[in-house]
Amino acid sequence: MEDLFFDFDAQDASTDFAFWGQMDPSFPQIHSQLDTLLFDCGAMAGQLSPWSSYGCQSVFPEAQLTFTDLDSQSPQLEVGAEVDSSLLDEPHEMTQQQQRCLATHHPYKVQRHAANIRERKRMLSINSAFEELRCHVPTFPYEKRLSKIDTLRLAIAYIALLREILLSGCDPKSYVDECMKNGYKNQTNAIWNTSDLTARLSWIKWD
DNA sequence: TAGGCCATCTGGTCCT
DNA sequence: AGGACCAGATGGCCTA
Repeated sequence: MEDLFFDFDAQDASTDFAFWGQMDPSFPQIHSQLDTLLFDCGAMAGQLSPWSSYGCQSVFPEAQLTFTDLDSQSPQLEVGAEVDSSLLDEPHEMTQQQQRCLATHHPYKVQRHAANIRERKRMLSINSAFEELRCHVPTFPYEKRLSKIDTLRLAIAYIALLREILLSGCDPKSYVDECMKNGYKNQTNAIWNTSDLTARLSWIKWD
């Protein structure tokens, strides 16, 4: 029974089989950029970007604005409307006049902006989950980064195939070989047809 | 240049 | 009431 299991995570670095989380050289940079963008409030001391919480100069160098600059910027913005609510927790970062302006004149906008930040954080957590999922679905070494929808569809097909292998009781490698030769019997997913999947699995060095 | 993908903003709805 | 979740709108970036 034990030999029914094949652990993709156990593939060593020498394998041609690759997972995106392991092969995408830009991922750590992107991730750290996002971290910086969302959480490095210290970088915004006295300055605000049009996207408020985006205080990272390296990403939006042109977007560094003073508080009062916001008044004359994007038509969507009114003064104080895009101020990171976290700043309200740090009175030393803003003048009392600025705080009053926020709290008194635009309570809705402050609330709305706080909601925007929460939403961005929520989307970030979803995206990090997608990155994690990308690490666990089979991809070709030369394949470009999977989109979210493709990641989901491939994961579904992958799970279905693994389930079939388990239920079949066959040796995983021979099962995949059989699928390559004769096509996968359970074509449950028309979009990620599982011959794509088995082709990916065939990249695994089994021995 | 069109289409795909993505991040962000936004308002609505649901839940605690 | 406030936060989480969701879906629509929008605009930017990239690629064929």
